[in-house]
Amino acid sequence: MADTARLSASRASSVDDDRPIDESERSIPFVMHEILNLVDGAAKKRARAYGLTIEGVRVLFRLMSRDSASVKELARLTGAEISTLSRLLDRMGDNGLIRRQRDAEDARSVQVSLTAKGRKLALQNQPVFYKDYERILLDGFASRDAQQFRDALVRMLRNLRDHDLNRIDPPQRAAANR
Amino acid sequence: MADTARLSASRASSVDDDRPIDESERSIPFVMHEILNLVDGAAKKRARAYGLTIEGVRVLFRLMSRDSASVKELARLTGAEISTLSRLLDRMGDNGLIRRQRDAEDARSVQVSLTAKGRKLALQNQPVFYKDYERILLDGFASRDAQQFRDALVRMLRNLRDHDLNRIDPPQRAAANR
DNA sequence: AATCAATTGTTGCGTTTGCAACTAAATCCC
DNA sequence: GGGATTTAGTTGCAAACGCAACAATTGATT
Repeated sequence: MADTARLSASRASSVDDDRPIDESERSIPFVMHEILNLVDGAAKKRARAYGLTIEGVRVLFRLMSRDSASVKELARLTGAEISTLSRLLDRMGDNGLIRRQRDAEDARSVQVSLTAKGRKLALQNQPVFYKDYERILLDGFASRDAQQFRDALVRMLRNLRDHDLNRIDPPQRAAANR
Repeated sequence: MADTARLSASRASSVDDDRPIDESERSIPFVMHEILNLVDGAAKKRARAYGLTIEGVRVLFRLMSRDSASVKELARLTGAEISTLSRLLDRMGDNGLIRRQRDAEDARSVQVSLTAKGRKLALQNQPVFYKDYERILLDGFASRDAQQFRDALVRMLRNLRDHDLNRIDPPQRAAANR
């Protein structure tokens, strides 16, 4: 486990290794993925102890501040597919964590809400998911820097929603494709 | 589609839009997940056009700057399970993108490297994954802010590696209930 | 050198996911 | 009103994933 030797140098401002910087180590999505992977890895274990997947946890927390949301809204909020959610909600329903109810005004839609049990579970775990993990992430950050970072994240989210990535992605503009 | 207006979109029915910010919308891992989901959603489509999963793309890029890496190193770099990688590498090998070779010095280890075809594919897609996506993410950022953001990300990664999240996760320090 | 422990990778198996086909309800439009 | 179109959600099916069991190799202890 010579793992510690990897990202060796550690200075606050510019991060440099002895080896030429690998672009994939600097790319924002790649690094984010790496971070999230570590956090989610831990989160999954915790979720599993309650018979949930990590997506289940996301649903739980999203619902906590919302009373109810349609499956579609949950899909947008959590990033999961609707079909994935449909079955996830089955399981969560079986576990008595959520409740589904067809929307009276639009019978296509299904409103999802937390049961008392679900709410309790969410509250119980909130500190770990929100405080403990963040405390570690932000270790050594000035509170001003932390704030800036949060703002930057939110701005990125807005940027993504405005720009529609798919415009540059699936299309055939790939000159080199052949 | 036209989901541009933040989270406060004029949705009909039961979602309170001007309610105080929901903690899960401010939590760093949650927001990161949302960002990554949008980026990866687009990336997946592109990857699929080449018969790859998004994890395959990550492997591709990680290998590009490295000549070779063991399966275990790739697991750490990409965040995937070793068993997942093992089969992913099977497929990528079938597609002629990578090559596997048992390490001479340690016969337990397998060194993975790109073939010419794999390298070409990586180079071809690099601009989209590194430049195009980042350009959108960083739209409106001063270059100094972008730099700070990158540094913050890398520092978080270091924090995670130092702190070992699992210490607070699977244990039984939870309050009541079980 | 012989046994025990630890590490690396592969495989088996059950779960979860994503895409596509489908149903049901609302909306459009003539 | 009545048919075509769109939208929300569910389900079938195959791909992908995670965990656990396993084999192979190395290292440690004696």
